Amino acid sequence: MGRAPCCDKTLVKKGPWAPEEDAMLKAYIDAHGTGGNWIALPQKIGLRRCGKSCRLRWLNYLRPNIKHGGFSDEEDNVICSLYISIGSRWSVIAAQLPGRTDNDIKNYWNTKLKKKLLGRRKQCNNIVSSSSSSTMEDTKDGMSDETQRLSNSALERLQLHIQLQNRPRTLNSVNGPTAHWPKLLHPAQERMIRSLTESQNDINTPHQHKLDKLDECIGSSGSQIESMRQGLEQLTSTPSSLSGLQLQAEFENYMKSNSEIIAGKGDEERKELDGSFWWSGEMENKSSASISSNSWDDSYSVINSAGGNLMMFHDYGLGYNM
DNA sequence: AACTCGGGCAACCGCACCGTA
DNA sequence: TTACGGTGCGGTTGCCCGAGT
Repeated sequence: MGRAPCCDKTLVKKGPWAPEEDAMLKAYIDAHGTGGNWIALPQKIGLRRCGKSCRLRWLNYLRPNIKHGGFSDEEDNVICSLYISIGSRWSVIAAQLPGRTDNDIKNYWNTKLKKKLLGRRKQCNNIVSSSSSSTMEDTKDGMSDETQRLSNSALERLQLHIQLQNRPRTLNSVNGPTAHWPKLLHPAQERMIRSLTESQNDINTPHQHKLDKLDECIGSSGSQIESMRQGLEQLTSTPSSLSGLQLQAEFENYMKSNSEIIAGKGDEERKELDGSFWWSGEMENKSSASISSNSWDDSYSVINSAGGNLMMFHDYGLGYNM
């Protein structure tokens, strides 16, 4: 049994908002606030709109201090870094960019930033996506759509990360190509770059050997994630009899099956791992608890923050010059 | 000038989560 | 404990507009 709709869809207006509707909504909220009940709000105002629609309109367009378009390079950096770290959690990303909405960032990412960053990576992507004919087979083999979706997301993030690490530094970087990195990158990231460079020379590694190598990596040290990334890069960057999606799935499985290894590490080492590539649960809790998409308090923004976990994240996560 | 196409963006949809009775 | 309503969120859709032909 599905839940009851929040409003009568036949009675509410849909589509673009008229200036009069905007004015009515803004005037009411300015005077009375939302009253903590969006569903009842349109009735109070006399708007023929769904409460959810009112909320969206307010949050994404009418509320004060909203910025539209014109993303700065610094904002690009934040979006990119956070996307790599946490994926498409736009509300969390938006919370780090005062004045920006999750919808705005999502649209910006999907229409511009992703193309800008991954455009040059097309060739590599094709290795993965060229197996589109095998997509159905993958599904039939038991790999769920959800797994595929997650894999694509994870792979995209890894590709993005790898590409950005290999990107030349900005032109005004006078101290050499890695001048910024010691401050901005986690040592594990540096090691990964080196290992990737080496692994890319090894184009003839048989697939099983690559998996074996991945196994070795995972069991060997506290740099499991780094090693798994290395393994993934090997898997996806070299010819193989397996489809790209299968490779991604294998990587995801590795990630899942070894999450316990990571979870079992001591706090210090786990922090090291979390701080390098993956969103620290501690930080996420703090961030989520203190920031919501309808809060534009910038006191916790990455750009403006100093100290604590956010700085740890800043140190290790925001290492890209766009 | 007319048409097509693609990009950008606002808005909608449906699901998950959370608080409360 | 459970059902229900409100809210938040991410994915998707569809419209608008400008560029290209």
